[in-house]
Amino acid sequence: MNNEKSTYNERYNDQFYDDEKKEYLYRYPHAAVTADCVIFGFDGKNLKILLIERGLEPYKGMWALPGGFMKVADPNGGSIDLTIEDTAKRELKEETNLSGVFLQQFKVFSRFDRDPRERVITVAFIALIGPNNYRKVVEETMAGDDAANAMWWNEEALPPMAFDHAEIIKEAKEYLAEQISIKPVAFNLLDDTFSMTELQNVYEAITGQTYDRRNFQRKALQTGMLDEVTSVNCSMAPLTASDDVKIENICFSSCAEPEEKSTRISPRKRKKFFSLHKGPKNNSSDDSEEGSIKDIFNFIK
Amino acid sequence: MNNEKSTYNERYNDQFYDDEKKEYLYRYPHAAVTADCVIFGFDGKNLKILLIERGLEPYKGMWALPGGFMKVADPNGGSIDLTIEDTAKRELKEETNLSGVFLQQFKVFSRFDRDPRERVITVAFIALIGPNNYRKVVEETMAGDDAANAMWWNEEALPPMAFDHAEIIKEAKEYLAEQISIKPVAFNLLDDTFSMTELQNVYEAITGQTYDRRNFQRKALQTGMLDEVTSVNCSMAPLTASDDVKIENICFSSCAEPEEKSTRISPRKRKKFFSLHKGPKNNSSDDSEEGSIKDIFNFIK
DNA sequence: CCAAAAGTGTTACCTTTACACCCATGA
DNA sequence: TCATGGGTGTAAAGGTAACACTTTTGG
Repeated sequence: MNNEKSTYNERYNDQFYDDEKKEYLYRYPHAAVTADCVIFGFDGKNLKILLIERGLEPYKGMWALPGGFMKVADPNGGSIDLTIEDTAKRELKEETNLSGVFLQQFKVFSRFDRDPRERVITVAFIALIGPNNYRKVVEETMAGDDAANAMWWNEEALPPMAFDHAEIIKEAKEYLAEQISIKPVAFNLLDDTFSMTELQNVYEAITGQTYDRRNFQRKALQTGMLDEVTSVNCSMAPLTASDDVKIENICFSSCAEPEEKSTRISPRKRKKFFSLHKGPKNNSSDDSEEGSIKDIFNFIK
Repeated sequence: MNNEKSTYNERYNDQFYDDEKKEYLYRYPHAAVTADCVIFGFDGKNLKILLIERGLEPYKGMWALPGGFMKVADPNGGSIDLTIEDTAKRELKEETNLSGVFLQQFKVFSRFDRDPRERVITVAFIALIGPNNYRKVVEETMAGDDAANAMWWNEEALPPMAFDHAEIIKEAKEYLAEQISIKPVAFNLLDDTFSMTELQNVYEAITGQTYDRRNFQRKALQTGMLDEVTSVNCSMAPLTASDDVKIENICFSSCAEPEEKSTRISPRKRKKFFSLHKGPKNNSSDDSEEGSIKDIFNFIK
């Protein structure tokens, strides 16, 4: 790394690495940067938030958001985070073993005294996880050695939180409620295939309102974003948190022709399932934020 | 400042100040943190963006967003930024001499190579400025010695930008368009008193749509957020960018009684002006983000 | 067999859209 | 006096909200 002091800007200085001391030197103080994730999980009925029990001071024993420091640079060739999104993805993966999850930054929290150690600013993210992955996380955290240092909490009854994490969660919920009313973000809290009731439960859990079942369904279908899916040989029970059955690949789905009335085939009426409509290959040179859905979805009022 | 190495967390270290070298030491590399402001101004007709011509490398001579480094800490007792919002406010004040302006962070830009000097992440803000303040800034930047290193640009025809600032502006416009459709943010681009046409111009400039004059007015009034204002002795011309007349305190306004038809008083019809309705003392223990308006305003579709 | 969930359609009301005429102002 | 901007109302079309009965499913 460059070791000669350039002065592009009076207020500004490159970083230097002191090989002897193994320390990084700056002429001006620098804040540490972290990413914290408010991970929302949906069990089919209720919204949950994943929290970590802190094993170290400060706030040892209290609960906190999954998060960690941005890997800024490393003269020794270690891996770095190319963006703060990388930091968030890494932390999410560490705690849930999931990738390809909807992840979105929503606000920077930067109060000077928010961390007692040094100046730390954090970029707060929301992550959204559907029922299948929700259950996977439950199983894995149960199985782990250091049992239950990660845990899903009911979003309405959280424990006392470390740092300013209670405030971050409050704003995350507000952000989610805002986004869900203008974008089709809700589908990230569902599996590929879902019932109308599940979709409605997501909306009701997040907005705190209740909707008429029939009006909700009509409006959801009007958006044209849903495909009906005919489930074969499947009596899938409504998902409950206590279900410890592994449900994998027991629902084989195929798109029904819009014109073809499913009543012709089925001897009895079945519970309907839906999937998100795949638009006409929307490869619009985006950064491909994996798993995210960005079309406009001005839903319900 | 504490000079003994505490190890709350294996991955983490306090900062140390080396008195001899006048440098700050960290065991892990730290990014610099900046705030950049996309300052939108409205001249009564069109949206403008305030840019700064860079006098220093890198990108010397190119145009950039007003912005600067967060003052993180100072063992010598210098002033610090308590939050990143403070940083943004300071930069805004430096460039416009304005305070009490609507200011809102909307995204962190953190690509590892976005600054050629060292790792810098920036918290991007939007700021919104009404016609009166817009003109004040025009006058002051004209008058300044280092003439025209700050300049309003038409938002549709910007010059080549330094760093990743073109991308930041693009996202700022998208954010503004989103916000204006769900919150009463538009009023921050107007003066205390404004005509319906001005309000409509703001919406049309930001959304890129056009609206029927009469339907727009009905919907704006339906929100109940507007008070009609009777302007006295005032033939205020529509504001144009070329106006170099100082318009200050020539419009004395008072709230009209909702029941009292203004036709009784006025001998001739006058152009109507409006102001934002003052709700019933909404002192809800907020941080009083000066000048911001946060009620819901689900406007126009 | 019963209770709870889910499938379906109609009507009254409200909102939105589209559109035309008149008056005021200033060139 | 002419062109432009701005004030105002109405009617048709479309969307929303409220509501009940039947079938299916699971215990």
